[in-house]
Amino acid sequence: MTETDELVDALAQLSFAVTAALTEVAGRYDMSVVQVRLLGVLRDREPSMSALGRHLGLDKSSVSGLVDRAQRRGLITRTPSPTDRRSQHVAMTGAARALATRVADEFAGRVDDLTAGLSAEERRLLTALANRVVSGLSESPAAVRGAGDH
Amino acid sequence: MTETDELVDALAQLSFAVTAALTEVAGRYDMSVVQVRLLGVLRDREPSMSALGRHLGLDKSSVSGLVDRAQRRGLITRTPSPTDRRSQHVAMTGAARALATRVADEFAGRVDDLTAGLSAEERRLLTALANRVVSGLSESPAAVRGAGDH
DNA sequence: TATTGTTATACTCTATAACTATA
DNA sequence: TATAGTTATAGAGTATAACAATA
Repeated sequence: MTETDELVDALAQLSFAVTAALTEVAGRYDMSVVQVRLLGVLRDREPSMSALGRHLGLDKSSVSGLVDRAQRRGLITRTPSPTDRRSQHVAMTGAARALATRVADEFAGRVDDLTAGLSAEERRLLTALANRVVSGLSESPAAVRGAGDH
Repeated sequence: MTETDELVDALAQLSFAVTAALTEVAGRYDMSVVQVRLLGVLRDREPSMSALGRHLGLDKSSVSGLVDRAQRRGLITRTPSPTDRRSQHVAMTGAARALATRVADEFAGRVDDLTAGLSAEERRLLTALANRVVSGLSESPAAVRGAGDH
C-alpha cells in the first residue's frame, strides 16, 4: 500500500468510528445523526428553510420532512418571517437545547474514550491537523456543537 | 471551549467531510456509503449472511435487503454453503470489483484534495494518529479498501 | 419570472417480529 | 432448542417533480 492509500484508509476508518459513536449516542435518545446536526446548526441561528438546507447540504423537500418530524417531537418551531411572507424561520426549543447538550456531552465522552491512547500533546496535534484539513473547505459541514461554519 | 471540546469538534467536522466526500463519489456511481462498505468487506472474503451482518454492524434482515439490491444490480452472488444447508456464501462479482476500484480511486483523490494543505510529514503524522485512535477498537468498521478488520 | 416552501411519489436503509428450514 | 436466512411491516431519510403563494 502506498502512503496515500494508508492515509485514505486511516481517515476512512477514523470517520466510521466517529460516526458510529455519534450514531450510538444519538440513538439512545431516539435521534439520528442528521437530527443532531440539525440541532447543531440551530444552536446559534434561526435560519429559513432554504438556508437550513444549504447548511445541511439537503434539498428543500428533505428539509421539510426533517423539520416536520422534529417539530412533531417538540424540538423545533416554525415562525413566519416578518419581511417575506413566503419564508419560515426555524428555531430550536428549550427541550431541544437540553437534549442537544446531553448528546454532545456523551459524544464528547465517547471521543475521549477513542483518543484515550493518545497523550495530551498528541491530542492537540490531532486537533490541529484535523482543523487544518477542514479549514480548506469553503462550506464546513455543521458539527455537533455548532462551531466552525460561517 | 476546552481542549477536549476542540478535539471533539475537529474530529466531528473531519468525519463529516470525509463521509461527505465518500457519499459524493459513491453517488456518481449510484452507490451508497453502505454499499461501498459492503464491497469493501467482500474484497477479500466470502462470508455468510450472518458474518456479513457482524462485519457491517447490521441486523440480518437489513443484510438480506442490502444483498438483494446489490444482487439485482449484478454486484454480488449468493451460493449455498456446502457444509450447512441453511447458509449462503456472499461473493462480489468481477463487475463489482471493477466498480469498487474506481470508487476507491476517486475517493482517494478526494482525500488527497482534502489533505493538500498538509506537508508529506504532516500527512504521515495524521495517518499514524488516526491509526492509533482506531487500533484501540476491537471490531474495526470495514473501510473502503477492506483493510483493518479481523 | 424567480424564489420559498409543501406535497406526492419513489427508493434506500434500518429494525422488529414472525416465519421456515436446518442443525 | 438454537441458528441461518427471508419476508412483512413500519419508519427515517433522501431526491425529483409538480404545485401554490409571494417576491
